[in-house]
Amino acid sequence: MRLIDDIAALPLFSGLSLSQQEALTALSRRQSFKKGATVFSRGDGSSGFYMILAGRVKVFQLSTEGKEQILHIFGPGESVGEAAVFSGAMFPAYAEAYEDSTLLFIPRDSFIELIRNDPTLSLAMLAVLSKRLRMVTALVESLSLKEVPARLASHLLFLSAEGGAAGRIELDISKGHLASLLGTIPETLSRILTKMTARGLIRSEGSRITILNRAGMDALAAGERKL
Amino acid sequence: MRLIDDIAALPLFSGLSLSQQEALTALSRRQSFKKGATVFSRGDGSSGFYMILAGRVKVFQLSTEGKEQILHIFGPGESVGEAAVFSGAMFPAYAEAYEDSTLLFIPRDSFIELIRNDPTLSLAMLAVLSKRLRMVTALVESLSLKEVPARLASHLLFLSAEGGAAGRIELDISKGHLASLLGTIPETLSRILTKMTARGLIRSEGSRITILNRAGMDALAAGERKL
DNA sequence: CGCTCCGTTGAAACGGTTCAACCCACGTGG
DNA sequence: CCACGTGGGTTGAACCGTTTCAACGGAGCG
Repeated sequence: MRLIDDIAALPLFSGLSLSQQEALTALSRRQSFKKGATVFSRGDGSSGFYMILAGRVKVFQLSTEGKEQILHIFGPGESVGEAAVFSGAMFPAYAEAYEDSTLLFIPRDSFIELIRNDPTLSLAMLAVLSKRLRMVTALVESLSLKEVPARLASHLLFLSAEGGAAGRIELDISKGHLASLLGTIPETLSRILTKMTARGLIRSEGSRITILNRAGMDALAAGERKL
Repeated sequence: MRLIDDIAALPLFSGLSLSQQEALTALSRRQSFKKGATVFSRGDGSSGFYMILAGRVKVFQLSTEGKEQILHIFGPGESVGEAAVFSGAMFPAYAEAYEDSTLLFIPRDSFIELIRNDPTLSLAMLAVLSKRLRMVTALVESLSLKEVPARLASHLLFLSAEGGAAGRIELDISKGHLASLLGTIPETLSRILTKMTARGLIRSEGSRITILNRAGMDALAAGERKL
């Protein structure tokens, strides 16, 4: 596939004029990452950001003892590392390929130039950052104000809401990573899943989870009931 | 003081042309809030955002049991609630006056119009959002990856770095609120402060805290040593 | 003076982590 | 084709940091 077609297919850039898309094509470049490969590390100087053309990218933080907190796993069409373009010059987190991925690298300077000339693009970028901010804010709320069962219940309800029919969920990440996303460890996640199963709230078979009692899960997520 | 002078004095708007500042003056309005008054609540529809002219504003989240997590306390020249302008229509947190304050309310539509015509303003706004994102990301890291002593040490070092000379810190918020900012409760904060004092790391007299052993505090903040 | 607000201290309880063992599915190489 | 190692997941028991609950002290104020 030609690069310009990839670019035109990205929601963030689809509003650009053809000539702008061509300019972007000339400046940006495709890059492939094998599963597990580092895209950037915390503290790295930023000279641009990435758009995901295919694959997924895990963005996370690391404690001194090596525990990792996943901030988000991004998929095709989403941007990674864009905040560092507009303030500071360092990435505040780590990013690595969650599976074999191809990304589009967009150099900072040319992108800023593009934004300067296109209000639509700048508004789109503002929307992206606002959404990110909202997401991370929700994570703070989750970590600080809810205990793990409530966080897990919220997350499962979220997955079920977007994920298809009748409380049927197919986890697309390992349970270990789900634990890290929820700010806990695999052991705790496992215990809570078995407890939820024992209470008849869910059925859990490997990476397939089914919500059996939505009202009960809602109550858990809201913190109105304990496990 | 005339409204337009207030506006011209705000960093975010100082780059605007005189005519733009005049347009903004015509559209925005000053609002006073008594200490403790609600600026907006979580879930409120957003029709614009606020700039702080004087005073301070506390932005926070609330758990179902009433525990509060402070996201940040903003001061003069800073914006509040700006993320909701560009995505979604709901405020994702609560905001209330931390002391008697006067704010400038800027309606969403006219601000977007302004941004559309001024690339400099849009880049400034992107920088603001990026900085916010960075801040909240750091909070996540703190909450999820460090225990309270490390968080407190980091915070004190931060205050000392920007706050003046020789490890002398003057807390400008109550210890109870500091606890909430750190994601903990007053009792825990108090215990840790006495422990730090006992270890000779700090001296604590009311709201005045002095760092006596910077290296030790660095080690604590980095998680290399325990209390 | 008595009230309230804030901070401090102690003892007990709790949620979550740590450490260790174990199971299973899977892929690899002898 | 089977033995082996590996990674993901589960389970149990001990441990630990933090919270909860309760009580108390001091400062500020009507």
